[in-house]
Amino acid sequence: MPELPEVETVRRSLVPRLTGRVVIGATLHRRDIAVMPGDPEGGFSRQRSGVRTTARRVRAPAVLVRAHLVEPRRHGKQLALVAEDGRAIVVHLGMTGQLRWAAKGARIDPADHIHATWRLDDGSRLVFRDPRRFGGLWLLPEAGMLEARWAELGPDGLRTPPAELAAGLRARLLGTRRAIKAALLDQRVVAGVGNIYADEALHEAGVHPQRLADGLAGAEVDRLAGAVSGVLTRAVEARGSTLRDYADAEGRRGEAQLVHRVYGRSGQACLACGAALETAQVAQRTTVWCPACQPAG
DNA sequence: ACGTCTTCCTGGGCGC
DNA sequence: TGCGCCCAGGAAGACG
Repeated sequence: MPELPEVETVRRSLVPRLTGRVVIGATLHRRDIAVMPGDPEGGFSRQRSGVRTTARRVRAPAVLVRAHLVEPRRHGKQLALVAEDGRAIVVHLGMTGQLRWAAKGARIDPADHIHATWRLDDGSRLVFRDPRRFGGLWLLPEAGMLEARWAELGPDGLRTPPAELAAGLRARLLGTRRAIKAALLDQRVVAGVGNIYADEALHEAGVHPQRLADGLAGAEVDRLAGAVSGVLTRAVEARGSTLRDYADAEGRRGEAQLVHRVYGRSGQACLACGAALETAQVAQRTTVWCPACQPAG
């Protein structure tokens, strides 16, 4: 379940493999995994179109073909393969998406949920694999489109200094009566937080997940911003959380799951106070918290 | 306009 | 052991 730390770890593992390379070809094995601006059949619109495209091989739009790649970029959970002229492909990993790098001559089985393949000038390949297909590719054929897309997201949870993150949170939580956890999961509020790190940050900040967002005191928002920042930073240092599938572009697993304090620990003792952790659905997500450290209301 | 719910998808785990 | 059910969750769009 790639959230910001997992996506950042993938990005870092791609830097030495992609930077300075030239894309010499690309194949979309599934048409419906990619979307271009103004394309009514692609991307998530497939969910409503009722159209079932089978796994026929279709030439990808030549968005990055012949492009010279610069360092891949990231905002929140979105990763971008970027050309030096500003064209880009945004990769969203969804739940089970992976970007994997394959050395020259390495075997790739397209039947193994491989939806896109890029061939590079050194003979290596980059593949997008996603069994559950919650992820997708956004093809951005003009410079500036990436920045426009990312302008719709909130501040990046890792890069933004905690004080600035706190200021942004205060502004974006004001006047919204959603549960604070629902707000944290909203990528327009802060980009990069998903279900795991939302629970971890709320626990670290001592804030109950069902508190109303606009009911938090200023000091609580400050603690929350610091907790988001700290939780994400430490998870990146541990190379992300591997619960089942997640791996970086080289196939390496992460170790942040070893330091989760609440996620996946329902009924177990709080590591801070020993109380039994509680669980409920909040914002349609399984949520775990400590009733003593995170008092309601 | 805002908040909540449904929907998309597959594979692993569990109970009977 | 085998089958069927349930669950994991990011985010768009429908719904109230």
